[in-house]
Amino acid sequence: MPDETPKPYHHGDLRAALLAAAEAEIAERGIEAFSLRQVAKRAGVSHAAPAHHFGDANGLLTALAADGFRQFLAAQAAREAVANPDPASQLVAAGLGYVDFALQRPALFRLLWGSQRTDFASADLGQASRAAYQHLVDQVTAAGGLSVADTAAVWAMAHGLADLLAAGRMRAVGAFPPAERDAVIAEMLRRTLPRA
Amino acid sequence: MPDETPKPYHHGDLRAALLAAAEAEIAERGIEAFSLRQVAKRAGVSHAAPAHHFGDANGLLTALAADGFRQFLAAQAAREAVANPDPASQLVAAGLGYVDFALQRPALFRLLWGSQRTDFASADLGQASRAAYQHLVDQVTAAGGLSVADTAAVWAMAHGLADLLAAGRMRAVGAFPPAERDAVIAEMLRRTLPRA
DNA sequence: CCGCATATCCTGCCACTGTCAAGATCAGGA
DNA sequence: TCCTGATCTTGACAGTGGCAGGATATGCGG
Repeated sequence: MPDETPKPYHHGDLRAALLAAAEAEIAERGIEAFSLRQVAKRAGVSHAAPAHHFGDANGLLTALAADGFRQFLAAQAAREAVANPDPASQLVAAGLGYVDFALQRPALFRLLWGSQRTDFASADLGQASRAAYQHLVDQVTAAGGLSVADTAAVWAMAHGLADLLAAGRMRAVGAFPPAERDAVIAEMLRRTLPRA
Repeated sequence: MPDETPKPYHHGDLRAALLAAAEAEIAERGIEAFSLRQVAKRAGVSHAAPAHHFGDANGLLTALAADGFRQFLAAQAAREAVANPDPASQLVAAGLGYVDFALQRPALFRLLWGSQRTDFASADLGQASRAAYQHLVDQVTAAGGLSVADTAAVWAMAHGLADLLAAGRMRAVGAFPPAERDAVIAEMLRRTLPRA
């Protein structure tokens, strides 16, 4: 057995490995216990290796958040793809995707919406987060006849549900089996829209 | 001038002073940059002094969160006191108080709802947080004829608005002058209730 | 194939942090 | 008065983020 290159000096794709390690870390230990050295250890690399790719710890979290926003949008798109094409159904579907993401990756969701260590002035994260917001605006525009308050209402309802469920603080709804939960949430989202 | 006791060995009410210093710290620097030593320094006390009153750093944050939940309830009560006595108006008033608190003390709000460093198994915080939840249940009960989903809907709407506004991510609503903002938010809250 | 500029990663160091142990100081009662 | 307990300080330790400087690999021009 010719010692299968136990530790190559160059990792290959350390950047991606560090992002994956960072997400695993915040999922296991929480964002507030996030440690750059722990991430490096998990990726099997020295404690200063992340600096080259991300600058500092906040840089890593910012990059992770940018990826997170893209996956956040993908979760909404996945729901929209299987929903009725009418604007109201699409808006509700986006809300369900919003909640899906929060339930499936709560730590990442908290990083996106609840952390102060991400730099939204960064080009990458700024663009990714603006794209997420723009998607909401586009949907509301497509729906037609919706005011600023209407937009805010759907958003707030989806966000409130997502945040409370991700934190495990709304067990009355979180305890429902997925199918029923979807129905309940969809009903709440529809309620925020102006009465037809 | 007889040197007005520059540094008495015993502080007098160090516990309260540390809580105030801690809130000031998280307001200025954010929860994720919270430092026990910095809090001690701000209170003019040695770095190990907080340990005696709170055990560890999370203990301090837990105590701060317990106080926070009581003030959170007080903010809702303040709105209810000046609102119409009918159950629906009282529920909307509580929602407005929910948002008030988030806007006036965003850092504390984030500690209550977005931090993982608070110990809800603690007697103090457990009781305080349960009282806040119980208040919601009581109001919904008083309103009568409301389902689990109805309860969740008002809560989620209030929470979503509060969280997004506290984080400064919903400028379209946050930019309104207070009076108009209240009207817009009240309308959104009312919309979550079953149509009369 | 060689040489070298550059990207990538490591080691060593510093200031800072949370926590613990041990000591100093104070308050109040026997 | 003494002394017991509560309160606060000092000093130490491991762990952390960030920086400086060094080591190693990669790819390109010759």
